[in-house]
Amino acid sequence: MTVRTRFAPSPTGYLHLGGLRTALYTYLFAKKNGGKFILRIEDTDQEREVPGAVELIYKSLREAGLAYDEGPDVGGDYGPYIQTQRRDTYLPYAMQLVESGAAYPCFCTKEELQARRDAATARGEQWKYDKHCLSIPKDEALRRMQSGEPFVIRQNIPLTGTASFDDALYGHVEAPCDTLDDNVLIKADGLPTYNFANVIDDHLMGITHVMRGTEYLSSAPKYNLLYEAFGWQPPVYIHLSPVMKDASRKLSKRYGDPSFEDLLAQGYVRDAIINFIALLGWSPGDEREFFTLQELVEAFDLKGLSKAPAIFNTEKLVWFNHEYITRMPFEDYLAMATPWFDRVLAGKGIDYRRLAELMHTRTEVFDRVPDMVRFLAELPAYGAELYTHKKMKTDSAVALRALELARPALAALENFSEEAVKDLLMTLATENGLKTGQMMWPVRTALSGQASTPGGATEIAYLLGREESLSRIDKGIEMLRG
RNA sequence: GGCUCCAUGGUCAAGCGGUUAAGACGUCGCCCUCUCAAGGCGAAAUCAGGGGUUCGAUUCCCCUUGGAGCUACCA
Repeated sequence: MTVRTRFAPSPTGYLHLGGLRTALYTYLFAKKNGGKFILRIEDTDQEREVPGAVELIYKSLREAGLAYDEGPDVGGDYGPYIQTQRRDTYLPYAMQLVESGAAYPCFCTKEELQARRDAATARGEQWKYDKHCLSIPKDEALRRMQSGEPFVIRQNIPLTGTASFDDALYGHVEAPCDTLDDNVLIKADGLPTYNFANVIDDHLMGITHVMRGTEYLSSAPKYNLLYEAFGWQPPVYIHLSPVMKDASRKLSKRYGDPSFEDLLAQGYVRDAIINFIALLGWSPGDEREFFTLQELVEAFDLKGLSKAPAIFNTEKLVWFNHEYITRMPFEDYLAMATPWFDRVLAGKGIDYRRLAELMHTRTEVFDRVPDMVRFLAELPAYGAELYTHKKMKTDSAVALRALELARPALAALENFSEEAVKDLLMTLATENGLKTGQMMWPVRTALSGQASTPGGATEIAYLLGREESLSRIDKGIEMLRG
């Protein structure tokens, strides 16, 4: 039996990180087992559908590198892969259940139900559909359906006994039937609910393993009742614990939590996100932590899945991102960093190649780059206290002396190269009884106006060029004299 | 409220009856150093609580507590 898995998102917005992780695990499991990974769009709730969301899902999956073997935009033998395009396939199956008694038509309106529900909660009682329409004789019900009266079809859950299913991760899960409601299978608009569509489509599409969030864990026993009523073999279920923002909140856009697209836009690299997400709720069992997608495919094993929710920790993502950036070839880094340099340095004539060399190991997330290099475009306002640094053994007096020595020497320097500047400053320091830091700290401070910079005095002097460097040193001397 | 599920440091986690309870991020020291990074070395920090079972529980069972999910003509 070839393994077939599916990722089945609803087109209600961007692909959030929990969804991305589900897609990733689903993909990994299929590929690990030489199977097929399928994309199915679950758009049966027309009201919640967000325009463009389907395209966004395609885009995100493509960017994540999770290529699906079958899906709406790639085709396949089990299509269509969008549920609204399959709308006619569901009712006959539902009628089959009505015939066997596992389901029944219901003519109660939403308003009536809401009123009864409200009344029940007002009395402090539990509301559950009372099988009111189950008592309607079948021929009468059929007549009313054919006459055009609005109806839904409900699952007829037994009043006694238990319903259960087996999960590859959570084991045997069972629930008392009397706590289960007669869910709607087919809505008044003719479309199926998730409760029905997932069963029909998973079966029709030959899905062998269903991986999805734990929000379906407690309703899975009901789905199994459906499989039994049809006489179908249920798939292997693997429910996945959620990705959390903190101990009690799920990751969600509503609270400003980033989507996959957001992270990419912020300057996180794709492979770092995937690597990090993979390890959020899954462990390879050994101490490896760097994985390419292909390595994940090889290492993936259901045994490593965690049953407890995992908190999305940005610190670690940042670390992964920094590692991936540091390890990427320099030319790739330069290409990726250039647009970020441009945001603040465009037209300034800065040597991007040299700047990129300095920034390569210092870049954690690309969106932090502009702030790190902005001082090259314009000298920030700073105070004289910056010249005092205990460890460097400098204070205003030492700094002034260092700058006054450096200024004419730099002005007279023949070739204003980084190496030449360095040699000059070093010898200038020793000749005048200054420690290296006592020369370098003041110069770097004057050039940058910052306590820390990517690169030291000599690198910055080179990037700035002679004219700008001298001008900034003059400002420093002026400040220290004043 | 009912039902279902979960529980090892701040975070991700290994462990699957006997261990000095791995490792990583983060944090804090020290080294290196023209700042900051990077790099090297080191440190602190975890089995939610209570009962069992057992010669022996982080590990198995029960309860409590805490958290999550479901309880829609949403998925």
